[in-house]
Amino acid sequence: MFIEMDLQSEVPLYAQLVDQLIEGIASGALHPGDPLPSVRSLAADLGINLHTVNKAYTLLKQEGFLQVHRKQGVVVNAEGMPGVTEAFERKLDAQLKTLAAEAAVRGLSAEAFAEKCAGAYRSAITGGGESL
Amino acid sequence: MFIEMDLQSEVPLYAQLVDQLIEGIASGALHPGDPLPSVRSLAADLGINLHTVNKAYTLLKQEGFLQVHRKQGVVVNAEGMPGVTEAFERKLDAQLKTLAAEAAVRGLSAEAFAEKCAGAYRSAITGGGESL
Amino acid sequence: MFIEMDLQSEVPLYAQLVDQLIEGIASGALHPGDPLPSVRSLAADLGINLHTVNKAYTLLKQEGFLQVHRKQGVVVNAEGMPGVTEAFERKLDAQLKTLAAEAAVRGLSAEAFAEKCAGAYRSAITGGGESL
Amino acid sequence: MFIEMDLQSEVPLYAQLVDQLIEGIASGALHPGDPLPSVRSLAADLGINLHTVNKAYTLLKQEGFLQVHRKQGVVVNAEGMPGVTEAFERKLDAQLKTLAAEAAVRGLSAEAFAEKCAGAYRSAITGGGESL
DNA sequence: GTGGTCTAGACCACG
DNA sequence: GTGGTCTAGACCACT
Repeated sequence: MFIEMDLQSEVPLYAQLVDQLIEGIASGALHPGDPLPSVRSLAADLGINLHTVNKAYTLLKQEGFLQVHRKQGVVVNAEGMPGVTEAFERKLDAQLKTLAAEAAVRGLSAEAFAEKCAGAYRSAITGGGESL
Repeated sequence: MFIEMDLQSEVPLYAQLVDQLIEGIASGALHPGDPLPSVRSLAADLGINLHTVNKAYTLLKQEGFLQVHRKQGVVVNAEGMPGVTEAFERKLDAQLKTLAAEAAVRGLSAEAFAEKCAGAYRSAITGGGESL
Repeated sequence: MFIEMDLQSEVPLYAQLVDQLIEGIASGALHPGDPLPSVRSLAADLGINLHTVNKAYTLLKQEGFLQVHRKQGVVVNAEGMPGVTEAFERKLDAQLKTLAAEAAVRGLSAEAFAEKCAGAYRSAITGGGESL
Repeated sequence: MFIEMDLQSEVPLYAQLVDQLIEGIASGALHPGDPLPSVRSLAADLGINLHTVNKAYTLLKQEGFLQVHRKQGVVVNAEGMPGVTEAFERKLDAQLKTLAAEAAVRGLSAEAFAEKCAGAYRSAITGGGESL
């Protein structure tokens, strides 16, 4: 399994799991229709509580990334991913602005910042950690 | 003052304050050496608790954005801003990767994402909300 | 057969089956005395478990919508449908109130809600999906 | 408090709470901006676990009915209620169709059904139990 | 004291 | 065995 939890991180475990599952879909490691591990087995694998996994799955279901299939359990939404919602756009803009401001203050040029962003996108869709 | 608190946001008040002060520096609204309002007066202006303002100032001092001046109180660090630290780079990479992954999954192209990023940087250094 | 199961729905399969059989009777696709497929064949047709079909049939028999005929197996109750029981009235009132409250809060007018309801009734007795 | 839990009901406790809070808003017992009891106190009042209350609040926050205000705790969304979303329309249509079909089969006329619906709406916006 | 998070253990409906 | 629900008790960040 390509998922790793950082117990020291200030990011909640369920949020880490949400992020990594989305990265898994972005990188092509998970395709629409693919089944995910059951909450119990994934919790056991990761060494965390099943409710924590459940919370991550529930959030992703509500956002439309996952579905509960009555026979196959939890699967990646087979009808495709949710589009760019207004809420996501707001979140993206707000976080990018905050990051960009700190980057600018610290002396990172517009070009360097743009390259960081491009690298992050490339890294996300290839699943690699390189070019970061 | 150009600072506004969003009491409904999920971002803690002290973090909002930190972000907005950094954005103020990035946009040129605040220059190195500029004095900041006292903890008391800013807290009163924003209608928030003393402790909250204090926590934001303390964090910014630790990071090197602010310093304590004998007579002027808290000022923007006159000796310049901290550079790109390893910790900042890690934070930037991690957050960008997470954002890029969700953007990609939602169907935002690499070009559209890059344009968002460039717009955020532009917006940060001009202080405008435009082109976001 | 006009029945379709939605494996992604949050409604249990047996409940979906119950609902669709009642809708079949309402629309006139099934008449009193009409034979239903055997548990085995229907389960095979729908690709679901025997137990699931059995549970739906059992519930409908208990409510009086179906009966067991010596030679034809399970048939739509030839002696007519059950009337408006107290239990049904309670269920109807409770669910309508909940739906109406959310509709009202979301800004749906009394007239628009009434039209929705009338459309649903029309749709139910004609078997169409129109005007919904 | 006007909220009552039915421990015998097949409807989950958190869902009962969600429904009753929406009914409270519909009836005018709760206005936009009004503060709600803390999860702890409401749980104590209702004799249920605070996580159950928390789940209801969280759902209502995600739907846009409630907000977390950093000073006042949980409040009814002061910027107004969410509108008629596609998801709500689907839910409404599906549930109304199922109810209408059973009502029709049981011999309830279109007029009687319409009157039930109108009564439910009236009851929801007045907060009364009458005319149901 | 507030909401948010995590863990733990249990029961149930479903298939 | 699956997800869903409920309870219980604990810690933490925030204000």
